[in-house]
Amino acid sequence: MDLRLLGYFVAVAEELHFGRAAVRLHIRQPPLSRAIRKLEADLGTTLFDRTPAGVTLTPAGTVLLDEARSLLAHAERTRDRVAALSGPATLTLGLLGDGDTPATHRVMETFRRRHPRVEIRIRETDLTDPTCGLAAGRVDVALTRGPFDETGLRVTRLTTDPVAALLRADDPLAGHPHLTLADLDERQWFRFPETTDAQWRSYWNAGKPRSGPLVRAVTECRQAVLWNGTVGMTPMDHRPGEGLAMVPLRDMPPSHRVVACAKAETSPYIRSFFALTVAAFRA
Amino acid sequence: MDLRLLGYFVAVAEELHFGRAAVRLHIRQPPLSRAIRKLEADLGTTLFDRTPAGVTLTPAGTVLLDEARSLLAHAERTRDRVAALSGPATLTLGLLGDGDTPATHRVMETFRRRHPRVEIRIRETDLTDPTCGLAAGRVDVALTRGPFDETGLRVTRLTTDPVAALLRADDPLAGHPHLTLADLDERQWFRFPETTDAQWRSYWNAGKPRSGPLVRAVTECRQAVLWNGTVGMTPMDHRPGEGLAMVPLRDMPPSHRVVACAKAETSPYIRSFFALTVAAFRA
DNA sequence: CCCGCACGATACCCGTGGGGTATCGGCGTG
DNA sequence: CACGCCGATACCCCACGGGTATCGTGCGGG
Repeated sequence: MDLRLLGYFVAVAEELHFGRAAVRLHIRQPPLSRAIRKLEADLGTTLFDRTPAGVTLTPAGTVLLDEARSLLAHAERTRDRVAALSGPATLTLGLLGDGDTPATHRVMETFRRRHPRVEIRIRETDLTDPTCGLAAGRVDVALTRGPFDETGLRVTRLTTDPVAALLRADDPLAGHPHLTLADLDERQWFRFPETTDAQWRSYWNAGKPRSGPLVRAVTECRQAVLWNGTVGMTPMDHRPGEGLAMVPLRDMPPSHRVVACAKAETSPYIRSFFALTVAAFRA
Repeated sequence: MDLRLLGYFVAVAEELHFGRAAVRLHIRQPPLSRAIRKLEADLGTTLFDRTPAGVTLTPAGTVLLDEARSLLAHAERTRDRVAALSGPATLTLGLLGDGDTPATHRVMETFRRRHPRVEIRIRETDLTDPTCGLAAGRVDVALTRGPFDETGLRVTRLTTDPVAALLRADDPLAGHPHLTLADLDERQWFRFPETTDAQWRSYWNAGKPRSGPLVRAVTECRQAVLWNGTVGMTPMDHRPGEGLAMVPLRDMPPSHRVVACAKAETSPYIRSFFALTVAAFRA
């Protein structure tokens, strides 16, 4: 017997309407119908009478509703009791500054609900360390962007974003459907801070060192373009700000948002966070 | 939280050895390791200390062992209570006489364990009705063989068996790797009973009516060949008996063992039996 | 002392199942 | 009688659970 199916059953039993129950469960009606039928086959009893007038509980269904509620509560208690044992803990999360996306919020929300006793400490980093302190052991898990040296790390790609040139909206090149690096060769580029990671440096400098103004955070890019008249690269995972334009760069390989932790990581919290993050970005 | 994982956990906790627990659970060790790790991530706690000396429970694991046992028992009680409500029931199963295979036994064994309160009535039929009384509504579900008229029925193929000529072992044709219907044209064929189903009749008579001795059951085929010197067709899903030989017929399309029930069937028992059968034959 | 062995972890592959979208069917209603 | 509501069905696709092969490590024996 599957607790998930029991949860579905309770929803339908309370709504007495497959469509509404499906909405409550954030799934569609057909899978819900199948799930209930599967539960019925598993138990060997019909749980609902589907009359045209509406859905009603059979006697067996009425009994199961009670039992299911108590069983689900029992499971919840079990989870809480075991989780309580592990005592308070903290998880230090490294963000690359632009990690403040809706998906990131969803992950942290889900994680807090799953592990309420774990305190999440967030450490936002400037652009000098693509691993956000993970390589140095200063954070447990990092939500960041590639590419960087992955030796000793467990890294999973979350998204694949094309890379665009960041221009003023009134730039003559802003109207083009796409550009190449050569198109921007004469421009002054804003410059990312020095880093020890060769892959990162080479990728984001597009192969050659730049000499423009230094940007230490993602927001500074915007200022550099708007006020200093420079250009630069940015992953296309957000809207350009007011007065700015993003034009895809044909000859840049796409950039990946990734989640990373130490390869030898054993803490279940951190593994859990890792898994939840991967799941959240898939949905 | 997944009850399946809890069951795995209890097994490991009792054996304190992943390999042995895996044997007990009829799965292999690697999936079990992963399952436990997943449970640990889900709960946010390590449940076992894996020291080289052996596996021991952590404090959290000790608590969970208690809780898990009680939760699993609770689930079992729930299943029983709901199943008890539906009262005694019978499921009438039609068999085509040769339905007595190991796979058939497995299905009925699993079904009995799943639904102990359901009495299975078996109705073996002679060869006059390929649906074993299903079309006539005299059985709930049939384990039989195609082809037959499927209108109004839900039919699922279980196996695909080549069809062979059934000969005496000392027949001159018995040594051939395969035969055609034409090779047997001069022989006297044993004859199946008359049936109303045109598809069935045409298939098993290989297109033309026969005039040999009548066989009403599968076992009679053996006698007809051994003692009457006739030949006939049989699906290659069993060993030929002592003194007999089976030679594949090149120009007969294969025969399918199938499970069937009424298309409009609503009884969860019967749906469950149907599903279990399909699953059992896949494994 | 180092090789072999025991045992849990990891890597990788494949099939099933659970989720999705599109559509049906059957019954009430205007 | 046409339409609409609602659960069921058909079909697709990817994630996950389970499989085999292999690794890494710590311990014991020759």
